[in-house]
Amino acid sequence: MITIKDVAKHAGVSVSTVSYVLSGKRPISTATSQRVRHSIHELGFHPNAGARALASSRTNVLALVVPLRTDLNLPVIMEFVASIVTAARAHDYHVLLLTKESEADEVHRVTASARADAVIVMDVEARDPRLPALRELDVPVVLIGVPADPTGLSCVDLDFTASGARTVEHLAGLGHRSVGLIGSPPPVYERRTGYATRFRSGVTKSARKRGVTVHISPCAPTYAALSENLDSLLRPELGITGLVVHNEAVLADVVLELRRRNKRVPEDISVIALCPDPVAATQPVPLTSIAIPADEVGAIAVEMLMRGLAGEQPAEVRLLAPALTDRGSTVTAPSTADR
Amino acid sequence: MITIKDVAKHAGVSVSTVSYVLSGKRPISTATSQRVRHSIHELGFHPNAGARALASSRTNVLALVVPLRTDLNLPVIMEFVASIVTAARAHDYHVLLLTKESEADEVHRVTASARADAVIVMDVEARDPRLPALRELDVPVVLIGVPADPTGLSCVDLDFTASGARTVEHLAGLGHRSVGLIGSPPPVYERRTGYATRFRSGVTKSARKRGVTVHISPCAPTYAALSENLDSLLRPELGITGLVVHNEAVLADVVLELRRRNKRVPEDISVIALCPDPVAATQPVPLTSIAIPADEVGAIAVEMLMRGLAGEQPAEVRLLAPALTDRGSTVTAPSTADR
DNA sequence: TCCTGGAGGTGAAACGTTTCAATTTCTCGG
DNA sequence: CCGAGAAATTGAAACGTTTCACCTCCAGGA
Repeated sequence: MITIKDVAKHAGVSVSTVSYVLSGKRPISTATSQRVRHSIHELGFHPNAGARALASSRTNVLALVVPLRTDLNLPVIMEFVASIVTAARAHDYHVLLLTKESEADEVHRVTASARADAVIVMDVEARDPRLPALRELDVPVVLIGVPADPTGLSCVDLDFTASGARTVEHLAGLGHRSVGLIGSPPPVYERRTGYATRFRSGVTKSARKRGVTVHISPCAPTYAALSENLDSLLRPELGITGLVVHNEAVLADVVLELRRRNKRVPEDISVIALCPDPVAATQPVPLTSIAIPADEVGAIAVEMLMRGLAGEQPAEVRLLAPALTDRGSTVTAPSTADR
Repeated sequence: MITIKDVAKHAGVSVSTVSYVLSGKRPISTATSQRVRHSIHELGFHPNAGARALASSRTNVLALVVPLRTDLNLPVIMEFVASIVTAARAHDYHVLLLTKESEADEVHRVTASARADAVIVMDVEARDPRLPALRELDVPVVLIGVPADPTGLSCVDLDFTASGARTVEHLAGLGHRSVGLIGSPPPVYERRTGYATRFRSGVTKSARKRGVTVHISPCAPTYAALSENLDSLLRPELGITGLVVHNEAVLADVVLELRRRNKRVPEDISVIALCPDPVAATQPVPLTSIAIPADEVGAIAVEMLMRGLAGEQPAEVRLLAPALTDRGSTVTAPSTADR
């Protein structure tokens, strides 16, 4: 194995000089610097991560707690993970994968043994039992999602309340007076995973303000459940002309089922979804949607951690403003006469 | 921070004794051992991972290369990842997440800098460009999936050839004489990702042997593509009475579409799938299927690595025999008269 | 009785970096 | 041409483990 000593010898400088060339923490003359870099390259030197961690008490690793329950919204999770890994790499950080299922103190062990410098936790619930333990950690922590009481913790997420409001405003602006919300599965509301509830409250609040009637219908992630939901939402007496879908698992089926029932999108019914852009764009009918900006969230989470590691970043809750993309699945509401 | 020295002092023994208690590499009297353990617990000692790695040249970390392309079969990937993390934890190993997208030499950097002791690579293609680099690594490597030329590399995967054959034999055994295969998306065959091709060849070979006609129809992961596929497969002149589905993205839609076309499963047409058990079981009609045994594959992969790290495990290709679960979606073929 | 060998324990030398403090080498104003 | 300070470089002390080599006991075979 080839060490920093070998490099120093090869370049005719001291070990510390090589170290400073690598870290840039001290000015080094360009001549020396080039000679050293050349030697590094020539010898194929890779600094030993363990030794580095020991000497500098920095591992350049961040721990990522991922919910690996398969029932969950995989594509979104994957996007988050991908964006986090990418953002981390951009800061020369690696990602250690922890699963939510491992015992609660796994995160503690990982930081206590100096395996990671910081922690990102995905899929936090409103009153997540891990919260107290996370507050105890002496490393920076960023949550993706916002718990009921975020004091002392940094969080980043889409602003679901604003997103809910935005969907209704969009439809109201097009003249829709009665809309349906196909929501997350009931257990998600019960777990009070925060985001589902917040989205819903954004929807209802905005509906009240705009004088729109809204029919809320949580929906299990199965074809049968969806079918029932639509049965009930499409009863003519409700006069629903617009549909808000916050349930990725059944999103594809919604479009299929509407078609099956001879409801054309958007001529007969407008549909707007909350989901990642790629998903909205690849539906049989491209859907107007509010994006779940996984990339941005991941990048921001990493950014916050880096600031936390550097100077002192006070705990902060960052809510991202919703961005609506019109893909033509929402149009002016059919006039009452048409119905 | 609390170190092994503190523990030693607290327990009234030497540092090396504490280390031996922890590692069990030397006999220690139960009295001493208990005293030390007690001190460890009392002080909340967690050995510093970096120092450990440096002294022992073991990181207790394995690198996992995951394809994070969202187009891919997410649930399966997630299951693999979950099972690998679990298996790794059982061996006191942690998992460092690398994405396939990062440059090819990322794996090399990670091992060269002693960040990981071993590597698992998921989603290897038949002639994967990373293969030569992987062979060069001086750490144990296990591939999930089997490339065209696996010499020098350990691999583990479901036996797709046998699986393909098994589906046909199952249907043939029930009297079906003409079956359709809804295959992976065309690009998957073109990339020659191995498994798709092997499954198909298992199907055709077995079909020939059993005198069954098989109509192969690769299918893009969209509703439209599936619809066309079924249009063509269900032409009455083909007389297809059984369907093999090796395409998870459209699996749900297959069942829906058959229903829409008034083909009952299994009365009018038998359906058998290749997919993870949970997926097969949660379809509108539970499907007879051959499982993709993610758990087992993950556990075996980790097992192989551990043996590689310990003594010398020669490179080995492990193909798992297919397990078929009958969930009632396949029945005796309707007699010719019925059609 | 002596010797052998294993069990139980210890001190100190690695392991490969970073970084502090000290030293040498420059640059430039007076 | 000197001296002061800045710039560049260096030596050596950490960092917290593991593990080798050594030491002391004590049991039991000859």
